[in-house]
Amino acid sequence: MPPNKVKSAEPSVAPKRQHKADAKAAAHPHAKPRPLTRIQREKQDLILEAALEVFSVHGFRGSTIDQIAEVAGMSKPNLLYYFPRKEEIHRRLMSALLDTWLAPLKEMDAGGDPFPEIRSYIRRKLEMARDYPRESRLFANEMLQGAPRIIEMLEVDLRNLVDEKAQILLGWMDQGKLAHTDPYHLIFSIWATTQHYADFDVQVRAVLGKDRGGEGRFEDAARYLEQLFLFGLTPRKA
Amino acid sequence: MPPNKVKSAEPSVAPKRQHKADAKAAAHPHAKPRPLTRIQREKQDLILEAALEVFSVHGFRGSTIDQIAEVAGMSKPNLLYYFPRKEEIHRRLMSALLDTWLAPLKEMDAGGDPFPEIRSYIRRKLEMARDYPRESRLFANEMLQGAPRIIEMLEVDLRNLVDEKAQILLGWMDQGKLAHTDPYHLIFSIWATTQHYADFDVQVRAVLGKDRGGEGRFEDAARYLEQLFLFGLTPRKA
DNA sequence: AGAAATTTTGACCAGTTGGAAAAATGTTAG
DNA sequence: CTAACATTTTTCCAACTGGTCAAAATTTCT
Repeated sequence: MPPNKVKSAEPSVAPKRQHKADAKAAAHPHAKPRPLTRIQREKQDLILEAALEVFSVHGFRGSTIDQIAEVAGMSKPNLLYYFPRKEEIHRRLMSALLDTWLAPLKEMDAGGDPFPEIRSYIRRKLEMARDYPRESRLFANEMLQGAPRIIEMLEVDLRNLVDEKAQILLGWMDQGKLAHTDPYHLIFSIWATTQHYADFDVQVRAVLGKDRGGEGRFEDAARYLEQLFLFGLTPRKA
Repeated sequence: MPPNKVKSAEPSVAPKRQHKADAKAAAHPHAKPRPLTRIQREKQDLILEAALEVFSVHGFRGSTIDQIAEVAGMSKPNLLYYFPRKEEIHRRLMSALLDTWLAPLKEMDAGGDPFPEIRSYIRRKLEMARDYPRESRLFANEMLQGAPRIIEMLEVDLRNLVDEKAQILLGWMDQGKLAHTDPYHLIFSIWATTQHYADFDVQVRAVLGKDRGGEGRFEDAARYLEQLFLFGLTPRKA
């Protein structure tokens, strides 16, 4: 019984040929890897920008190197000269992304008071959804697929960060400065409500319509979220 | 200059051959389209189930007919006998989905009181995220791609429904039964916070860890969200 | 049972996709 | 200027993809 074609999602990873730069670097592991030329930096940035555009919409499997190359305005082999494999591009995007993405949470300061801190955290996240929607969607796409390429980072870096901030929130709660509730789900709810405006942008626009769906929607969202997180929906007597 | 290969994402839609069943139906437009046989219903359901599994993870472009066929346990040509094109499967999934998806909101009743209504709306949505996470992800995937296949439904059906419910919310606000705030963003925030537990499930699990990440997370979420939407995070004096 | 209809299979196809190889064309330090 | 290096283009390929088709196997109906 000959071994039938084995079905695998990704093509088998036969160690093929090395990229020139890689080969060079590998030859002298301790040699400083020759700083990138101006062109290299420019083109890599161009490619990453194009890849962000494509990956953020179609996900990893749904995106093709050709598409990315076209958006970047270069030929596919040329693109492959800078990033010898599709995965490489995606990895670069993701690791750059995670840093940016967690930065706002890192800023939450135990020394501050809970409401100003939470309020400006929400604001920063909402600004990111407004100003970097593609990054948000790239991240969302990875999540939907089960985060195969960043799962460890989530389980280590993200988890530690959230644990740390959850402690801060618990501290505030114990001081009676913040309602006593689940700090993890509190953080989830901030992520969810803010990223929604990037990831589900089409839906938000469709529902709000042309008139209310303009750029003002982010300010409306900010006002609403502030109310929600501060007081909830219970009416207060003026 | 001969016309170069024109680049198009989807293959050109030359009207090829019709599916047998379709052809038959087309021949007698008024004949009742012969109820599906038992096998047809079973196999179609099998395929749709498999397609949901695959599409919800990889999106439309990232999923292949082969994958779906394999999950459904049948050969690709056999699958294509029931659904002559990939798009057809996706369309069927999406239209079935939208109904289910909006059902909870439809139930929100102007005759009720705001808090019980909102509270049970949140609960229903959270149950859907728990019990139908694949459907939620399928929907999210479509959103991330700009909802190309359901944009009109969003702009008509969804929009009308939300408009209607926003009116109800406004009514409650005017009666002083609900804090005066933006009803559209209120609805968005319910969608966002509940669907988050399906769409970002990996992340939620990664952050909560093995111990706190079990099924109990949905009850914790429900409790937290109730607090959030009712009172926000301001501490109340017991 | 036997004819008719339905379902399944295997072989096949054209276009796409990720990637390799090598030749051709810049660019730059000496 | 020219050798060494960096960049780009052309050509090519094997695997994958959506889909077709005719024949074979099976089920249903009379």
